[in-house]
Amino acid sequence: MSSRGRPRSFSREQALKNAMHLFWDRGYDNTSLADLTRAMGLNPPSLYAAFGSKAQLFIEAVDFYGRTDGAGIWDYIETAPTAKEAVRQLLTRTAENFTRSGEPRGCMVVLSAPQMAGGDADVCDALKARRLEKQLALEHRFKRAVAEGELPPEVDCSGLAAYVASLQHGMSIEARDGAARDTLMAIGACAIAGWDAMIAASGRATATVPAASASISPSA
Amino acid sequence: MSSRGRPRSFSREQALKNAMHLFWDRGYDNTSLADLTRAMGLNPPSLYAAFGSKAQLFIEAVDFYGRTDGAGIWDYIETAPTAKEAVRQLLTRTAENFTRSGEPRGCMVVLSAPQMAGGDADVCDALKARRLEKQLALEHRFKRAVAEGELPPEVDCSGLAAYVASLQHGMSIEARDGAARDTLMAIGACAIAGWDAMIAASGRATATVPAASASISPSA
DNA sequence: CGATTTATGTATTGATCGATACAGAAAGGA
DNA sequence: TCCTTTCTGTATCGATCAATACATAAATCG
Repeated sequence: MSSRGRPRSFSREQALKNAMHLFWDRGYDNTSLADLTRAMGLNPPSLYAAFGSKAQLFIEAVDFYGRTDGAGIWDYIETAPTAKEAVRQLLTRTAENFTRSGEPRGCMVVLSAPQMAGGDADVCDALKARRLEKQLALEHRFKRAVAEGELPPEVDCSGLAAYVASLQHGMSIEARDGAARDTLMAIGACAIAGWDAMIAASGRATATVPAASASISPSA
Repeated sequence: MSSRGRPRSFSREQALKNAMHLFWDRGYDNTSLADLTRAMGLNPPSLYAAFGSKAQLFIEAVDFYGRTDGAGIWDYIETAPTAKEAVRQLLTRTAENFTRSGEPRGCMVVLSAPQMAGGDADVCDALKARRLEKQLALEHRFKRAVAEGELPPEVDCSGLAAYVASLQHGMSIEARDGAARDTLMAIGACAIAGWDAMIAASGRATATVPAASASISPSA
């Protein structure tokens, strides 16, 4: 559109990357504009001219995260040959991605603003939408697996997606709390080890957690 | 000690309860002292005299949460007759607790301040310690199950505890994002359905997520 | 009673928050 | 060249942040 006017003296991408790292590390609330302008190497008016507001900058930073550091986690859900392999890849890549040295641990989308009340509504909604989007992608993949005959038709694709998403979200907390890569890998290994049994049981008991098989009789 | 002086004109427990609800709903950063004094029905000097600071009030509120609304989730880990039943109870109670009407959804310990950088260090450390404490309680319970012969000695108790804790933490995100109780129950049902297979596989593959059994051959 | 101790209500503190006003600088268009 | 457009740096805006000074009220102790 307009190439008129004084040209921008900083790289928008680089500034966005720096902002993303800061938000990722500290969260939305704990990152101040003073922190941002310092890390991005520009003054407030330049920041507002380029990004609009702190909230809009954050949302752009989340998108940037999804295109860069957060990429590669969910990218193979559709291309993996089976649903089980898709989950295995997801959890393996998650374990690797969440424990890369020199970067904040865990997922920016999960950790940077989990509260839904009191904060900026646009920020919360943007993060929530991205979380649900991934969960829906899982459900979609599982439904495809049903259509392809990999999974039986009775399987509860929605519940299974919620299970995998929940586990993957929880790994962000684990990672932020200091879990080693091996620990995150062990978490993924558990899910994969139980996968076939989950599939076999799914659809028969979706709404209630069935009682444990009483190999040891309960209490009395 | 001292019954001298003008008596407190408010219920410390009630004020703490109100503060807890606010912190639980909005998180630490998004709750201001103005919010707190209004909800607690007292003036700033009374708050500071009774609780010390915002951070100390928060930590007391977290303890209060653990004694009240958060209680009942983890209380049966040790008393459940088997490890599997302990996990089933944990996840069932979690699903119920996280979706009670009239209360914030999800766990205060997970949601109210997950960031480890930039915020108040005491607050972050207190929450992290409470999370790890629960995970260690799980590991402890699993080790006991090994000693009692319920679980085989090769089982990776630490990895299994991380798996269950991760899933339970992720359920907080799901709940806050609006998941129904049935959905959370389905998540728990998945874990229970896969439990025996996880136990059977545990210890044989702890540090890596094994490749999916190629019932459908991968790619080429 | 008077002295001491503790809590309360009003008013306000300095710091920091996110966001701008303003003037000068650097580009293109005529 | 002069005008318009856009960005940059300085300085600062009003609002809100967590936290207190201060005087007064209400209790116990001697």
